[in-house]
Amino acid sequence: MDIKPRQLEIIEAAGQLVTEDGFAALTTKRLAERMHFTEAALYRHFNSKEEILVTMLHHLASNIDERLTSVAEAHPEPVERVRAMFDSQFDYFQKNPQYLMAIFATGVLEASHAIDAGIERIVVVKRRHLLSAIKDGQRSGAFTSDHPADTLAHIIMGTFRLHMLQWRMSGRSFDVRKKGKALIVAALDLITN
Amino acid sequence: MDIKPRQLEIIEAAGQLVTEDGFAALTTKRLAERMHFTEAALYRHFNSKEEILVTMLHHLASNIDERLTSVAEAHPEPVERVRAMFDSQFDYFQKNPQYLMAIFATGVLEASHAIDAGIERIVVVKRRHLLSAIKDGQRSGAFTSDHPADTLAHIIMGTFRLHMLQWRMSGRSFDVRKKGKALIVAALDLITN
DNA sequence: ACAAAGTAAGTGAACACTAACATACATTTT
DNA sequence: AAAATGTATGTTAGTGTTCACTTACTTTGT
Repeated sequence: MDIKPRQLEIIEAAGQLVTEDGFAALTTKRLAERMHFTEAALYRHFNSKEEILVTMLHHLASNIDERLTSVAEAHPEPVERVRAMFDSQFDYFQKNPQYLMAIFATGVLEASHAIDAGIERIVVVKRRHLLSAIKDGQRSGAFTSDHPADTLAHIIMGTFRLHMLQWRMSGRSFDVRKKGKALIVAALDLITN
Repeated sequence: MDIKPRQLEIIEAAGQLVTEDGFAALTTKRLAERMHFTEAALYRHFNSKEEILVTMLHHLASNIDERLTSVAEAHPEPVERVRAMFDSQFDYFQKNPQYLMAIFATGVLEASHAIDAGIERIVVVKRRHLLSAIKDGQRSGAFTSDHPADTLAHIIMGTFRLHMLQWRMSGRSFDVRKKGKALIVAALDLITN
């Protein structure tokens, strides 16, 4: 599934609308306005509104997977790897805040099964990378083995997600990277031997 | 702001619809159907759809505040108090899953300022109780003082929220209380001296 | 008799989406 | 070199459906 340049522009505009004003703000009318063309032109690039969202989520999942894979390769040491993974995430969302919606869309939306599946896929990708790093860290003795890797991963992910939520709710008014790094360092400190 | 019995029935039905099928499923038509009366009858009890949601959030915030206050009074010891607070939360949402929406609504909705404010109020109430318990625990030496109370509260809240999200996404297919207790115990263990 | 709580039948606005047609530009045919 | 054709990408002007909400009237219980 390759995404054409014009499609990417539309996807980014759609993400902007959702991130700025909520999901209800993503209408074909407003999306067309933001693209400076008519509603009908949208349908030259996508078959439906749903397809726009599904394509966005697919694009985002692939992007995150690639990025986390390359970060993992660059940082063999588990504690440092987790730190670098989240740093990469903060950096990405700072530069592409329009994709923040994908983090929070879960749980309330249920607009369609395809959209739910797209959101789920992003969660799964992230958990896979994090869990792998934590298991490595437990084997090497860097992380505590007092609790299952699942549990540690859950605590770290929960910390990350709440941080992103607070950033979004504050109108992205603080330095997500700086504050996020501090939080992840604190959480890592708690689970480090 | 007192809520009449019939209003409470409507609020609960509205919460059910959102929790079952997402926010888009909350329409006046479907809500009236669930109440076994017509759309017009809704407007005998509320002035608008927004008012239904705002009243629900207000009700929920008051409820949570009362409950956490009484739990806090019953458990003077900080570690045990935090444990009991979350146990009370798990119990409540197990019995009233229709209010799960209020946990996840944040961040994507932005349907109106009044609704956002209602959601924010719930978050604030919870944080106030948790932060107070953690500060007590730091003073008594039960919790680590290696990190600020804010940070510890953030990690616990994030863990809780992600747990509730997973419960909801799984279709509430596991015992939220049992698994939740285990998670909170693990998180508390990490921040305990 | 009166107020509370219901109904039937609608309102205009907003929604996602479509049909028919226009333009720009690259490629192919003559 | 000029004309014809094809394809991508737009426009205008709609479609039917669903939305939250309203008006006028009716029933029910005290």
